[in-house]
Amino acid sequence: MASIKDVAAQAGVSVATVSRVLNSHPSVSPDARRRVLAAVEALGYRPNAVARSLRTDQTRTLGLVISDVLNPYFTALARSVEEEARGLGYSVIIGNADERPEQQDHHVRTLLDRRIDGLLVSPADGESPLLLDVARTGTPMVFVDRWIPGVDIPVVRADGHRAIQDLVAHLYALGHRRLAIIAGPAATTTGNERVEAFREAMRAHGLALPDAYIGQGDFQADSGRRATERFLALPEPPQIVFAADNLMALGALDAIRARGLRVPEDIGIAAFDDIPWFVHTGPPITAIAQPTGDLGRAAVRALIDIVEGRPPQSVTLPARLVVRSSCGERTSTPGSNE
Amino acid sequence: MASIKDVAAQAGVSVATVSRVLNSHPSVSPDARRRVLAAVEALGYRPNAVARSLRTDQTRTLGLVISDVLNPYFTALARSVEEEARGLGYSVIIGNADERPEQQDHHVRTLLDRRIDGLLVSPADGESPLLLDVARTGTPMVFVDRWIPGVDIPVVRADGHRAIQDLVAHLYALGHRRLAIIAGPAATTTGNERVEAFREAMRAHGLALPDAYIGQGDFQADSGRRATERFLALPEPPQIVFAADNLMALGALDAIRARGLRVPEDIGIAAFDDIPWFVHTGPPITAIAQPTGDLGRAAVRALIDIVEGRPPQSVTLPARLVVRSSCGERTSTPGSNE
DNA sequence: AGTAGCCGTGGAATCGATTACACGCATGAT
DNA sequence: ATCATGCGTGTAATCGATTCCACGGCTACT
Repeated sequence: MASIKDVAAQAGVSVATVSRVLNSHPSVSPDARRRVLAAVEALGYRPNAVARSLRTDQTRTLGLVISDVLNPYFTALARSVEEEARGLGYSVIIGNADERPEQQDHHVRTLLDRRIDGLLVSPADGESPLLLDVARTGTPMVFVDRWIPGVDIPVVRADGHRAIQDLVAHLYALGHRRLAIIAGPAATTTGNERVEAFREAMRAHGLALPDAYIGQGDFQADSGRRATERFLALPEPPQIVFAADNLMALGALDAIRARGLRVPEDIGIAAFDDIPWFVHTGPPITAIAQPTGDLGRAAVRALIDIVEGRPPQSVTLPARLVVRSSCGERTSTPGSNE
Repeated sequence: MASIKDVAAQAGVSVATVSRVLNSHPSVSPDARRRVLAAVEALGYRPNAVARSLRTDQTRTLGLVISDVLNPYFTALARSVEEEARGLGYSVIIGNADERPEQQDHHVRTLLDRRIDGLLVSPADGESPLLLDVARTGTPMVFVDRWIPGVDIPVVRADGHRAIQDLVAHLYALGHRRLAIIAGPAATTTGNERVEAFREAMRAHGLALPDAYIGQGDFQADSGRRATERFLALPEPPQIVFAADNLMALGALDAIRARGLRVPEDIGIAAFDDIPWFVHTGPPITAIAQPTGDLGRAAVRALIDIVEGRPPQSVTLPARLVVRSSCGERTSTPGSNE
């Protein structure tokens, strides 16, 4: 592969001049520029990003560590992150933590070894001294979706309070009183927050949230299945199961079907996170949609603000309720999307 | 951030010795090794991968360019690729082409600029002189899922012939005779191949595949919707719509619902590519499952074989039919998964 | 005419690693 | 005692870029 020396030789100039042409430095004669460009073309020369990064101490690369690539919510997020970053001249390396702290740490370490310019993290459940350390050392960093409390790092996330209030009001209006929730891991901020908002919204309607109606999940389908089985085994099972993420909702659906029950006639389902497939499930699932695209874009902009020395900003965007037919809604066109 | 010089100073040795310790070179005294390790620990030193790559001319990074991250088939593939690569000590940078050749080329170029050790590509529809060029220059490269005919590059893919035969036999046994297919882009190998296998399997049962029963799709949901609308408008619509990928099947489902028709009573659906959500759709969709995990692993191994100078091997793995209930099957437990 | 200043250019240092080569010292064979 | 061998170590070249500094030549001003 041709290097800058080859180009210099071919163009009959020094490497310094080649570099200047490539970085559009003003003081290069038109003639030299022409010869360099011709040589670049002739040799099919492409600058070595590795060498450039070593010298300039910047890679124009962002790291994104997410908790589960197979979760459509995170793929959508990853996609918008990459898109925005590309638009701003950055590349993105994605690390999949699979909800495992050690794997998360592995990716963080690898990304740091590669000297990425900034890190976008949606921290997995569990302690991570490493992450705290990285934050302290001043590596540009932004939390997306989930965050670690007590650390001074900008957070870009969706606020579900209002949407959860809307959901509870919607369920209440449909006549449902016994509402259960499948929570996320206690250690994740999103996990706790959603339960609290749910509890509060129920209280506003004079409803209690008994412990038996709080299932412990881990954001994976299987945990949703197990929690739901436990609900169904109760002497008085809930009328609605609200899952704190999309995968657990699918698990809940499985558990209900396995029992031979029907949704929504026997029991209703709602979910946090809306995904395209919820339109096609039987029945289409009522869900709370996060503005994934905006979230990803805002996160990238906040991170690049830090990288380029501007003051960063935490961003909170509202989520919104999308009513379908999994909670006993009477709709004329079931499964209609917006 | 501490560099190898700082470690050397702290340990009272030269950088060469530090490097030897870090690369477990044999001739280092136990004493020096101990001091270096202590210094590394004390400084929290991590080798700069950028500098190392510049010197050794290898990044221990693989590039993966896929056509659509939002497609669960490709996310599953990406996940297994990353997993296998990580196990072998490589990182993976994923580029999402979004089925757009120019975006694919952008990623290929960026990855090459970063001097990745090898490239895994599932080429998007359309010409890409760049890709051909890269192949010629000897960059280690392997095609996954799709490939470009006439180029001497190993291909790792699933063979759907047998599964498609099974599918057609299954449909025939259920009494269906008018079978339609929504094809992928003509320029993709997977697109053509699936249509041809389908046509052949039908012929084996004495059935014809009229042109009106071949819809042109682009592997996106919307095209599946449009193709299906056209089928439904036919004087004699098909009894089954077979989509050449999962997204188009979802589009087909939409179109059928929008017409107020029921699946499978009025018209049946089958799909190439099985995804977890097909269990939860209404009704669960009969599909052809690819061994995604094996595909990803085999692709990584083939690529690393090239990278490390071993003779690579093309791999073809069989896909298999997963019967559910979207084609009028009478099942006792609809939606059961395996 | 002499000099100050600017412009285009090249030489060389630098980033942080790896590694070929040389050197000093101890050991063992002769 | 002498010399070959080998081990542990350090010096310095190298990878491919960027960029500071200096230099030569030209213009323009006094």
